[in-house]
Amino acid sequence: MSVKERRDREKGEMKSMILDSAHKLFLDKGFEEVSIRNIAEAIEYSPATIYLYFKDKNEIFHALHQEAFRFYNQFNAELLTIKDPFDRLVKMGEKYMKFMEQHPKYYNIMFLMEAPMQNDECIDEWEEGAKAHSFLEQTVLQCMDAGYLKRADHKVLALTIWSYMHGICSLIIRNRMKMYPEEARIQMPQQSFELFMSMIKNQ
Amino acid sequence: MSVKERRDREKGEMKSMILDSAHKLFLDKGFEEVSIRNIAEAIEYSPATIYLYFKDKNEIFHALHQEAFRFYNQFNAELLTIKDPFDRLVKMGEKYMKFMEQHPKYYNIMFLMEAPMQNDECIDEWEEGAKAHSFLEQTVLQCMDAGYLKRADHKVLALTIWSYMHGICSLIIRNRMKMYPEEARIQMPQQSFELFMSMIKNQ
DNA sequence: TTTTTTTTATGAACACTGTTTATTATGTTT
DNA sequence: AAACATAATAAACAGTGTTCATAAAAAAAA
Repeated sequence: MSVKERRDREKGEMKSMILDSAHKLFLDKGFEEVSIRNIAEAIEYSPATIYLYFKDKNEIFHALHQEAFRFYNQFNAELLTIKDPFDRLVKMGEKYMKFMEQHPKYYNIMFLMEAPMQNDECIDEWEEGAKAHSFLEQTVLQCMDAGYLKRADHKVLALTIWSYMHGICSLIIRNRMKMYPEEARIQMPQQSFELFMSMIKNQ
Repeated sequence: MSVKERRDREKGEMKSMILDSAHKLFLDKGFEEVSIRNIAEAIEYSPATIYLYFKDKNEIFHALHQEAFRFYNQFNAELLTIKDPFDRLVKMGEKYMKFMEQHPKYYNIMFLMEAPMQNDECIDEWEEGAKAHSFLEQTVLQCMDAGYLKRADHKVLALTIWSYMHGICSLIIRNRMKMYPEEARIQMPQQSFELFMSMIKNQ
């Protein structure tokens, strides 16, 4: 049985070798700009070999999608230390925007690209994403309990907050703020964020 | 001078012939799936000819982007007849979501695709988009004046509302609601919309 | 009207893309 | 050592956006 075990291990090593290369290339070229041939060249294998480990390019996208969420949760680790739920909620929003600004390629694959989410099977592999989301839901619930937020379905409010954050971030990342003068494109989202936070707050 | 005039007219006709074909193909295949060769075939010209009328594929994207905004403004024409500004605002949000549901390919090119917004020159050609946006801003201002909304910078609030609407729409269109069970993916956004509207409302 | 010039159209090529398949090389088991 | 199983690849398929030298058509000049 040890042969099969080694085989499996080697298979796994090869998979993560491909993924590592894909990941590196992806981060400085953007995903659509990385080709199977690029990845193959980087690991010094033929393009066809990649198809022995991944069904197609989307399966690689999908693996990187999961990795991006792991990275995101790591990026947000410090939030866990914030005791006050409303402080945490505000900081969460700020970090969400910072993440988008500092890691636009991750943001892109996580929320904007259509490729990695075409498959139907990927519900079960959504784990890390679900973790991040339920952390938001829990924080919202705690904010309600502490009287910071108006009473409402906490899951619905969490979705509302996420929607808002994602909306402003993707308008920025996708250059859809051209109706504002140059300077305003940075100021307006900040003012908007403050307004939004004040609106959801109790009183 | 009449020769040059005809020439210009013919050039314009050719351009809109290309655009019409591109548009038709685009609506039933999605943009990235339409190739220059497809368009060329449809108008019975060679692919190279297209490059005599458009610099590259992105310039075609950009023209269609403008067309999509014209269509959007037309789609929303009935809003102009709504006297009460808050009724209008609510209806505006509802129509925004309906537009996304009924015309996802338009929505995609208007707000989600990165291609048509890469150029820097396209600020001046943003016209139709700016029209739609200032209509929102005006409606928000009128809502404030009528006491429906809390006092705030109306432009900032308009951006906030748009961000929220765009956020929820693009989460739906990009299949990023997989953490919710199937049924909830339709209900939740609706509840969220109602919650959002109640939150921005005065009292 | 014929020649020259300008404009318009295209075939063919370039350098890519994702993916499949028949073939070869390697490793394992009998 | 022979038989089998697995892994890797070269080559091909069918496409992509884009460029460019060449050919056809139209307009201007002779």
